Amino acid sequence: MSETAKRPRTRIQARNRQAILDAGLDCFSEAGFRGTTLDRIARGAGLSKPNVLYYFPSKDAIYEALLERLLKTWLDPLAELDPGGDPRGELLAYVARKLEMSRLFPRESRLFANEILAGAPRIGPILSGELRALVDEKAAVIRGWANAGRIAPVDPHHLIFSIWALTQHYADFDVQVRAVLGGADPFPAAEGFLAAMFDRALAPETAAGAPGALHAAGRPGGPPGDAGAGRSR
Amino acid sequence: MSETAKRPRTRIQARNRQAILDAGLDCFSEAGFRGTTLDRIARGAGLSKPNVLYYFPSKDAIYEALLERLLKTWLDPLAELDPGGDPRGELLAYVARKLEMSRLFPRESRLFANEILAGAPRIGPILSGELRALVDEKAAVIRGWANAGRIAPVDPHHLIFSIWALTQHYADFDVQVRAVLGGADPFPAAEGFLAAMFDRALAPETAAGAPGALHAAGRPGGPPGDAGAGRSR
DNA sequence: CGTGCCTTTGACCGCCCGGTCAAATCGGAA
DNA sequence: TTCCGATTTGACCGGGCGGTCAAAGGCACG
Repeated sequence: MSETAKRPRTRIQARNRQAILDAGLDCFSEAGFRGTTLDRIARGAGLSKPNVLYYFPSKDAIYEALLERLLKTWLDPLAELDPGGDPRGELLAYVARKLEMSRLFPRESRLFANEILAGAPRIGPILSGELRALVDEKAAVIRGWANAGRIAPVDPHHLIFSIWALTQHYADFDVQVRAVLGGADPFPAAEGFLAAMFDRALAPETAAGAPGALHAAGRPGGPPGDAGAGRSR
Repeated sequence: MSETAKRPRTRIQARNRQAILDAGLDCFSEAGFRGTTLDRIARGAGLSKPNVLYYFPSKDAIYEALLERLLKTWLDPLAELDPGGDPRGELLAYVARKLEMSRLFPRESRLFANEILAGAPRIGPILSGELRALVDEKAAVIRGWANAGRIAPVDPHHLIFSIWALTQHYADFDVQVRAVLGGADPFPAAEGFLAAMFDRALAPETAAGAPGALHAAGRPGGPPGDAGAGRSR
């Protein structure tokens, strides 16, 4: 298979394909698949509609190319959760990674949200396949940590859901968050808030006699911006 | 103002207007405004397209009727937060109310999510007006609780965001949640998880000299801010 | 048995949708 | 300069879009 049809052969192909995907991401993430038109994508990419169809065979193809590219990077942060690491440090680092993704790739997050809201017509099988397997695997790790008393005894699946919900909220509901905050950038404060929130939620039950080494004490090489509890904007 | 043009004069009007709003909620919450067609709403309501336009002047009118009706009930749970009540009890009850809304009105939640994802073209002013005012008011209450040491010193705005994010997630991402859980109903477990999560996150800092007596101290016997706040199911 | 109003609908309008196609244009290697 | 493939586009297609309209049905009153 020597560089078959797919990958860009020329500079101009690379540039235009990228422009189309970029404009498509803008549109799909805002209006969903059905609410997006080829004309809008074409205008956003600075191309004519037939020219867009020259690079992608259909609107579906653009959408699926975006989804495929998205899924690869979307599962990575969870996959990086290290069963051998420090439990709270690993989980807080995962929170930090996910929040960073919301900050850097809000359109991707909204694209994903739109797909789910629409009933996941295209990625449904992946959710109950790859994603479920990955989550179950990591949930087992977390349950092990909880059973060993290294973190609080929380439901691992719902803990993961809570991390997704809290971090993606800052991307998906960005407009609302900024409206309520009066336009301020929510991310700096969010980082501290989430670190403090999960740090408290995960602090292990200190059974009788356990040391007073409570959550706020110096943690190992934790994620950036830890212990920034209670920050206000 | 004696029953002017708006409200249903006849039984048949009440029934059909309701059927249209119901079908519209189905469509808009799934595909957003742009992705929804009048034909689909009409089919869902069991009416012909012109008949739908007999009850509502336009597609916009249906959408805005739904948004208006939604906003009334959407802000209520937060407005009910009682500054005079027990801090943790009040906040946990708010969490429970919001989760209950996700369980009972998932379509409304998804409609709202779609509107925000699209950039809040219609409710933007309300977000930075009424909603912001309400949130600021309640944030001040929460800040007062924190300053008085009655709850942990958390950023009040982000605390409210976290409640929205965590509760609405179970409605907006229902498909994903159920796919990962293998189809099980997530709400029973979510209720307990969120109660525990916020109970821990809000537990006040124990004063300096009591390292061992941290937040989770009296848990087994039932803490003052009881976990089952609000609803049993 | 009208009669008048509420309700319903088939036909239609102009426009935009996703997509096709043949022809025109471009641009680099020989 | 010539040439050939890569690129671009105007014109077009069938169908679906939001919305209109006149006319037809239904239905509770006198």
